[in-house]
Amino acid sequence: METEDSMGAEAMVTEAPDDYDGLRMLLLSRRESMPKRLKQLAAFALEHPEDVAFGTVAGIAEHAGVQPSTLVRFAKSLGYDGFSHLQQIFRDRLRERFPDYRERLRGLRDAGGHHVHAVSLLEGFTNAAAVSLERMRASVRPEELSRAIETLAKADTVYLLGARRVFPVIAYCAYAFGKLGIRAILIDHVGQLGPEQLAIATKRDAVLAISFTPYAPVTADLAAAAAQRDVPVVAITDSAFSPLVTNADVWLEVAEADFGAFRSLSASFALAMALAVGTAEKRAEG
Amino acid sequence: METEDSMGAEAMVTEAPDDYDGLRMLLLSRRESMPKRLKQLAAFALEHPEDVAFGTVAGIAEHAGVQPSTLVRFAKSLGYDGFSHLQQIFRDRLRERFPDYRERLRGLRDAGGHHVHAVSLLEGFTNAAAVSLERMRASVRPEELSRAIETLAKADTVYLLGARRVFPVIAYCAYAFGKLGIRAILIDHVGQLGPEQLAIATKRDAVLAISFTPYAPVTADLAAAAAQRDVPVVAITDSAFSPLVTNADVWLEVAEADFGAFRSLSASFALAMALAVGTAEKRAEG
DNA sequence: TGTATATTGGAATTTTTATTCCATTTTTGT
DNA sequence: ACAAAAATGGAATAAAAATTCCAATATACA
Repeated sequence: METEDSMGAEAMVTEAPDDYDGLRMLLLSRRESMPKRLKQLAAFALEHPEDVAFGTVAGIAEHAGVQPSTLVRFAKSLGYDGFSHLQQIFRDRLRERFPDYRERLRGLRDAGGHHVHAVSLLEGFTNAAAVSLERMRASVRPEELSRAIETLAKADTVYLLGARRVFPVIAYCAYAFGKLGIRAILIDHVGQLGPEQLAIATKRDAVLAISFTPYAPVTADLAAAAAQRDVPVVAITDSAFSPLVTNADVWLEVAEADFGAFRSLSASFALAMALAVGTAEKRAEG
Repeated sequence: METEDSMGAEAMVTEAPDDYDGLRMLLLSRRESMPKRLKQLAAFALEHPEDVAFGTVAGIAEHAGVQPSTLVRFAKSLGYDGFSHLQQIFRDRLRERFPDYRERLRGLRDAGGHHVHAVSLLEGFTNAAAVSLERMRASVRPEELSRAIETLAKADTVYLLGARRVFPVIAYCAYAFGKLGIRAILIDHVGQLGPEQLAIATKRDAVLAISFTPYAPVTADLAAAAAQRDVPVVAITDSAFSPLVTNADVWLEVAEADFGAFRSLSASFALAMALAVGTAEKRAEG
């Protein structure tokens, strides 16, 4: 029989939590003292619990960028018999979780917590986002989407135009286009230099403009100026009455839902990302 | 090579649904015409889908009161390669609770449109967003959310910190806080002036920092510098191993789902908005 | 800087799990 | 009730997966 001494590095302590929360806690507390690969695995496990629940040792190892044996070591270092034992914890968690979120709220309220309000705000925004996504799903016209992608794919450089509320979306486009190797310029209008930033656009480029009510005048103005010079304009906006529509070669409608005074941006983001990736793929295929 | 004749009883039809709903339907429609043991299994599978998702052939067989081989036969009679293939359907269902978009896609494809690909990209991103939202719903800890709001509400000025991928979120925070009458400063790090922009923060202010893998070093560095000077730090990040966690007074975890190479930001946005509005309300009430 | 110790990668091995095959039983059609 | 076909049980086999082990590498410590 094995003595404690003989167990060496794989030795474990008395822990080995039998539920996910406990495991999570343990991982958190050990985080600092873990060696590189084990820490890497811990991070992976907490980020992708579902992959751990369903995957095989080999699959997970590849995904997480470690060796299969590391998974077993990881499990043992936490006090489990082996990987399979650890995996059980992740599976159990998935089994039991389908408590409706209404349930959650009610539970909180009953417990008399004063955190209810914070959570209900979050639920509100979450819900607005989900509604927006669902709406877009139903309303986007496939051929317009294709045309928008074609327009962007033909462009030499894409100029990104969006202000105020939708600036985040256009800023993200700058990130995504860059990642995808598509030349894109974010018109941030610093120092009111928007017109100058856009001045170099030619008809071989394209403008991607976003604007929702209340339409920021800069966006419409700059888009109009570009269109004037025959630069193709792709617009994302929230109604046919938007000032962008007049100057756009293709336009896509997105109606975001709101909660309180704030509108979601989820659908716009999803659409922007689809445009970006679609453009990259179209270019790749010729 | 096997001929159709030789396949005998194990022969299959052209079906083999690739999602749970389709499978369910198939099972229901076949119910009458199935032999005893297979019917028994069909009933068991619909009653205990989770057992089927997680169990082994031997385990499930025992549970359902049949032989292991019957499970394989069952799967094949439905058109799958074997039990493992069938089990995949049950696992997928548990992974993401939004398998319906596949359905939509299939519909489009059947209709023969050549805009399918564009739409499927959009569906992919939409789906990732919805999954992210749903996950956050299940994982956010109410008391942490409350604490984050309290911290921000006590602050004189909120400094907003976020780079690269998450810059859009923090940019939106700047917009929202401003609208709500909360003094907030966006650390945009123009000209590498981040440290100077943050230098004026005191312990009576607060930092709201966001960072996801791969963590942009600036964000962690600036947050650490602030924490050093006792400025309270509220962090939004994607794992307990984030460098932000060490320096944060309160941190909230958000695990965004991805599609292709891009991660959603929907959950982060919803959370940021809840923080902003929650902060404003907390201030209003006292 | 050199040595002891801990960590890691990867192939070899063992264990578990799915699948196949065939003899036996049950059902179906006449 | 009989023959033919289908279904079933269960052992044998094949495939896949987890685990172990050891050499190579990295890290910590003196």
